[in-house]
Amino acid sequence: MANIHDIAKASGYSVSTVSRVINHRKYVTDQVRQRVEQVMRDLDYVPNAVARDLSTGKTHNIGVVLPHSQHPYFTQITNGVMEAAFAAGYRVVLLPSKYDERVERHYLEQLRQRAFDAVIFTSRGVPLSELARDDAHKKMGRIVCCENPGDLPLSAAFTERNSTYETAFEWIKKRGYKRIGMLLSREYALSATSQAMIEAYKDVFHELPRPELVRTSVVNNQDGYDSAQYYIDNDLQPDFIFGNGDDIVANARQCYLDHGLVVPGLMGQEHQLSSTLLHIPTIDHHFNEVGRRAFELAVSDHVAQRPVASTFIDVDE
Amino acid sequence: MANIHDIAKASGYSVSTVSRVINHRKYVTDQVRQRVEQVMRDLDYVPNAVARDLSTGKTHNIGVVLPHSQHPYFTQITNGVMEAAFAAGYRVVLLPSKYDERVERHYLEQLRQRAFDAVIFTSRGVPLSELARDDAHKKMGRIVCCENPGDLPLSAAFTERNSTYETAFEWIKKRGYKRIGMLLSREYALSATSQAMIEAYKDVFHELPRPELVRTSVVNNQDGYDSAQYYIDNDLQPDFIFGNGDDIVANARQCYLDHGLVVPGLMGQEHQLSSTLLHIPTIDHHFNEVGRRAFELAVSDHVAQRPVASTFIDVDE
DNA sequence: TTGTAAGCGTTATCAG
DNA sequence: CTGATAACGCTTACAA
Repeated sequence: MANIHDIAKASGYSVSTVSRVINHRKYVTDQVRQRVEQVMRDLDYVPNAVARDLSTGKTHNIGVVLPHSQHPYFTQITNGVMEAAFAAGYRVVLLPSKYDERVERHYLEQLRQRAFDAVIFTSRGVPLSELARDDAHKKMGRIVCCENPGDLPLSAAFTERNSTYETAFEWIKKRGYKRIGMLLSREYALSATSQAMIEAYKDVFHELPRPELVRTSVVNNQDGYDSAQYYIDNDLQPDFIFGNGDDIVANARQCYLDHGLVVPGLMGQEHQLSSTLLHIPTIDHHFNEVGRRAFELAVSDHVAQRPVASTFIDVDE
Repeated sequence: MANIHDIAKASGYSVSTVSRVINHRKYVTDQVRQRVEQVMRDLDYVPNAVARDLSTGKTHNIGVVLPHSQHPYFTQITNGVMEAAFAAGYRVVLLPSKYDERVERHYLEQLRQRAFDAVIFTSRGVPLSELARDDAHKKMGRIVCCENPGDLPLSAAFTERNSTYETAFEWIKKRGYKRIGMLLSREYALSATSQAMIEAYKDVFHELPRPELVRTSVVNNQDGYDSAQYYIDNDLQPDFIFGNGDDIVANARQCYLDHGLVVPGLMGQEHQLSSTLLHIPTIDHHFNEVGRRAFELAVSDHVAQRPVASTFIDVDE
């Protein structure tokens, strides 16, 4: 494979001139440019991307850490990042983590090695303080997380859920529901989302949700079905189910239908197709937008926070 | 940021020795290794990944070209590639294309520039012959496609659908269905999948499918619902619907239910949760496995084909 | 076991 | 407008 020196030699010009031609710089006569381009074509030359990256100190790669790849939360954020990255001439590198902290630290290490210009944590196992600390050192590229980092000096793009959750619970309360089943992804202690949901519940109902009606580790559609099965088997009879995804709620509903039971009131999240089809209210967290914002922060020089307001979507009466 | 020379200087050893320590090579005294590692820690040194890539001529990056990111076909293949890549110490770079041939060629160009070690086309707009030609040149990394390339010298991992489709249509025929609605992603001319479905239909029924019952451009759940709506609005009354995805078929079913009409026989694809819940037969194309195989080919020196048998999944009677 | 020096292929600085 | 030459940071023959 020909390199820039071969082109210089064959064209009779210097490597600097060839480099200028490659990068469409000014200060090259049209004559010279034509000639050099001709030689590049003749020798079937293409510049080496890695050498450029080394020389410029940029890779144009953005790593996206993904605990898993099924939940719409992750796919939507990833899509948002990808769209913004594509538009800006950057690439997205997938970094599966399964919440394994050693793997996450491995990616931080790769960031320090300049394998990427930045890393976006869609979620994480390592403490936020650790991410903030490493970023502060500035020996590595930028780190962006997708949750509210509070006072930590850490870039973040995330949905502002609290007020929307309150709106949602007001909606539920107004309609007289009392026994609210809640389907959560992760435990209260581990998840900012779960915390936000439960805090909003407390603010609206002035009490804690009934522990027996709160299901955690509800991640996929089957879990949604199983949650309903659990309510039925244990005769818990929630009169309303607020789930962490439209499809999950839809599958819970299916369970009631399969048993010939009356379906409780329902509310989903994510604004998937099923909420529209079933005419149930939902919450759109605009994760796509979160992804776009996360990318902007990833390529920005400043540490900043970008909250994205989520939207409560009522049913058409 | 310290580099390998700084470490050499500070430790009193040469860069080659430092390099040996970094790469855990033999032929370094434990004493020396200890000392060098101490200095690396002291100076907070990490080797530069890009410099290594340039020196070794490998990036450990595998590009995956994705026309779009919603359909389970693409997400499953991508997941398969990602799992295999992770296990082998490679990274997956997302390359969105929207079937735009200029964008696809841009990625081929980046491959030639050695931005990736290989590129996997989950689907493509450019002719296969073009991919085969470029790969043959060997001036670039490997190219892998995810469909049967026939006689072309091109690496490929793909599902062997034909015999499974025949099994599926035999199943349908045996149960006496006559008016078969088919939901396809892309037109016959453009899609190997659509062709395989229709060929299998011909082989089993000894006639072409009724054109008015064949719907194309059915990609998402809403399209599934709309297809049923189309059948209803035009009074076409298929007695069976064979769709290109379980969820899509489930949404078609929902349309019939919403209209209070009797639901035709149903068969899905992809083996998603909905087929299990609705007790309808489906086909598992094992796209995850296709992704894994595609990765293996991407890092292999040889051009090879890896067909993956798809599976017809009957309902539990 | 350790060191020297030549790559790897660009970009960037500074003269001319 | 063009050209030397020094980075960029590491790997790897080849010597010693």
